[in-house]
Amino acid sequence: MPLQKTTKRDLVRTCIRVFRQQGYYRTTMADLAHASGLTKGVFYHHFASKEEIMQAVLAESSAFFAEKVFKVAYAPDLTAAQRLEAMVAAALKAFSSEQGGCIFANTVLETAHVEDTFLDQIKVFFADWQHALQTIFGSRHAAATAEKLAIRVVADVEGSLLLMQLYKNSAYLTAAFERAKALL
Amino acid sequence: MPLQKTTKRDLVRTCIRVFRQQGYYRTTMADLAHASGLTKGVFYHHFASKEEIMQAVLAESSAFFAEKVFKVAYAPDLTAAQRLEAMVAAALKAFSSEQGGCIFANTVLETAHVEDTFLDQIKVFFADWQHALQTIFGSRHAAATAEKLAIRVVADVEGSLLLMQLYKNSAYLTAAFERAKALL
DNA sequence: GTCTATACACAGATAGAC
DNA sequence: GTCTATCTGTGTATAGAC
Repeated sequence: MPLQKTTKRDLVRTCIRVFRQQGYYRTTMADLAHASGLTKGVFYHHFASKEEIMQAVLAESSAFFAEKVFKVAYAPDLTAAQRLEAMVAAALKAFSSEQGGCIFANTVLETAHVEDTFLDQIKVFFADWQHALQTIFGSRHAAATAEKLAIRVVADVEGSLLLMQLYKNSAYLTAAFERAKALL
Repeated sequence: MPLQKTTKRDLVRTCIRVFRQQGYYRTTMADLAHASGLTKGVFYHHFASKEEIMQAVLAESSAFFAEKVFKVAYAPDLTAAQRLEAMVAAALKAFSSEQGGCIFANTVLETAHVEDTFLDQIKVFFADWQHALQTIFGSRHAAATAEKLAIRVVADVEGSLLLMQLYKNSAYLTAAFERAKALL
């Protein structure tokens, strides 16, 4: 399969950016087309619907976090502190500022009381995140404590992402990660 | 001015419910009309646009929180612990479960990267909230510490509201308020 | 103050040429 | 694989009768 100028994956990457910033309902097929420099027809050639695009977007985002952020939590040759430090750095970069915060959080608040379509996939992301933190905290705390700490860090970071976007100031996010490191 | 079947304020109260659950962009004028048992025309008789309705919704919600939730933080005849306890109880009720979480948080994540229209009004809500917490924590901590604790509680509660709605389990929210009480 | 009817733009989605 | 053209529904908003 040689000649295909635009791969499905390229399209998805572009859509991640747009959905993250504009949200699911507000984003139109024309927006997605314009952002990729193509036409609506191209998207309907690859996907059956806008909903299917969003599913692909969430799957790709989950895979990104699993590979680039959460994975370091399980590095066998690092101490717990080193693993947390590395994960914080990666997460900070992934959630960074003007790109639209956390697409999973955004989509939960936007859709949770309208439709269940995306919730299961979003739960996978949060379960992965919580498990990664739990593993790190588990090396210095009892299992039950580690779980509570993990949930607390997830909540704190997500709330701080909100404040970061409201005040357009990334200091809220870095402060949350500092609090997380203090918990270890 | 005797005969007016539906007051502007009645309409706004209904709209709060709908916007909280469905979000700003997803909610249509027809949704608002249906929820109040009236027609679209009635809304355009009272408001110039959907945007103006949302402004009224945010103003009314801010006033509600100021009066019913944040006010107890300044009760002169209560101890800090009692004030925090009372505020937590009121906040728990206001944010409760299936009603759609926090309309201010929802609106920030939905609109922050699309338009600045509502951000200033939303900042008032968060400033009020933070100030109320800061006042309570200030009775037992230094001013700088109290401010940090207040921001931390706001972030933790907002993040927990997200998890509550994702998992449809209010235990996440009550846990956040327990952590807040432990900080005093 | 509330209604019906409607203007006008744009949404998601499909068809078919190249 | 990409395009243009188009269908159909629905969105915000307005006009005007009652």
